[in-house]
Amino acid sequence: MGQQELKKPTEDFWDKYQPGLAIDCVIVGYHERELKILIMEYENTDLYALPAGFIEKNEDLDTAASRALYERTGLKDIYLSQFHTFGKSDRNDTEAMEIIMRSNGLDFDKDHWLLRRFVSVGYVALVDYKKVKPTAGFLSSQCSWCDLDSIPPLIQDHQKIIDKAILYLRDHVDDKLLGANLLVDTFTMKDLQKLHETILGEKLHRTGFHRKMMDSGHLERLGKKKTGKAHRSPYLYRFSSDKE
Amino acid sequence: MGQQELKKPTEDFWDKYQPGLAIDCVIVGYHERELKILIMEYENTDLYALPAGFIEKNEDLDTAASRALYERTGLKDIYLSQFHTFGKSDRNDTEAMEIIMRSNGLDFDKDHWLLRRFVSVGYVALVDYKKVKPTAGFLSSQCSWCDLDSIPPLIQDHQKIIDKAILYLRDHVDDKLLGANLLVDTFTMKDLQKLHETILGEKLHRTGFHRKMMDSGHLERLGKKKTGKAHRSPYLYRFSSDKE
DNA sequence: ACAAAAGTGTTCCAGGTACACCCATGA
DNA sequence: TCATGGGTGTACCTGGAACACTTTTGT
Repeated sequence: MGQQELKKPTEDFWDKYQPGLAIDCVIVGYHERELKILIMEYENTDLYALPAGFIEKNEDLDTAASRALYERTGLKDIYLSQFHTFGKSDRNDTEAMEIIMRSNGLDFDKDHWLLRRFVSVGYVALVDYKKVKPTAGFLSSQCSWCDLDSIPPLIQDHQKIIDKAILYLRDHVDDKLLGANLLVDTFTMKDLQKLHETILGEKLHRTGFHRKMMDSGHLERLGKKKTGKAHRSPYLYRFSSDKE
Repeated sequence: MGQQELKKPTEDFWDKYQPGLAIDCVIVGYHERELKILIMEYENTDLYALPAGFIEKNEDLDTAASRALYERTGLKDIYLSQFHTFGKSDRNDTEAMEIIMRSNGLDFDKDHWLLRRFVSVGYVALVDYKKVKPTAGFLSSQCSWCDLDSIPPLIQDHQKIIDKAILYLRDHVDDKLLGANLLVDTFTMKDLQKLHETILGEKLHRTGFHRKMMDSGHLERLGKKKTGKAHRSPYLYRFSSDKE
């Protein structure tokens, strides 16, 4: 999306996309034992929303999601998974959208599809917090991380979309190497346990967790970590990428 | 949908719906130890497809799916679950659609949205085979049950949609009372076991299955069945509808 | 040496599998 | 009464939870 289009989309711009359909991305990162979600702020409006994307007329849905993710984070080839499609007829928020338009100097027909009902396909992405360069985009001034438990009020049903995404994550936390997308290259067993606890929202038993992770066969133990702490220093681990 | 519209939709008719978006229903029944899928045949074309539906402009996605199901089966309030949204850009089948149009005496602009790219939301429904009155609908001449393992070639990616629906079913077969939607009111333990084996595509151990079902607490045992067979007659069971 | 945290071994229990046995029924 | 299949009891296995114990490290 070029700068020109970003500032003042022409009619041509809108013709490039599937009308009435959008993608909403729940982009999850992990930092200091908190899950973080990438949230957009619209220019001069105090309105917040999930990163969204439109689908080009000849573009696969999954590709459109990857593209939206890339535009906000600069990342490619990471965990990205469709989890639900949101289609309540009253889920659009015409008022908010008009405010956003006005504050961007845009002036649409009242019946432009952007102001009407939307169906939105939800995707979850798991990303390495440190590798992300949050980048604002179309109509928005800000793109930044929010703690999962202190998300500002969002437009439309975006909070529900986040809730459903987190439930989806919980159901899939034991999937092969899911954690690999949220942690840096090497980590201690405690780091990994805290991540799982954060996603699941409950304490796990240390030794059982340890064994389960080791038994999964996806972890590789490296040399010991040198901490400055007054106790035994933990091993470092990384996810082994056996292609088996 | 009135008869008039059914035969010769006007422009008004198309304006009622969300363009570019559809619902595809995988309607699953169970009869004689086979899973059955409801398949539509288009008038005079030898083209087969899943029952589909459009979404009215002010209609919830879930409501549109219920409506599509009701129109094909006459059933309401049954298990119906969204499982995936299909959005490959090349998944439409313009050629087939044009044949269908022609054979119905319809003549659209080449760029009518019906001939272009579609995104389709997949729903699975589980229904009592015997209660269904398959009913043909818009553009179609036939609506009838097919054995899951002898489905004719379908248009678009409908076979993939079915495959994904069956995988979804397998993952959820242990959900509370799922089988209740596929079996008649009362059944033997063997009936239930065969159903599970059919969905899972594998043999289960008789005694373990028995215990697991009884332990689940959702089954209620009735009086014995009188069979004409030369051996012990089995109990009849039904799903108990404890609301807890 | 001591406290604190990491790693490992052992026990216990639940759920699932396998198998043996009993029961009911009509030929 | 026998063959057949339904129902139940029991032994076993596996994976997870709980707990004890050992190892390592800086104070």
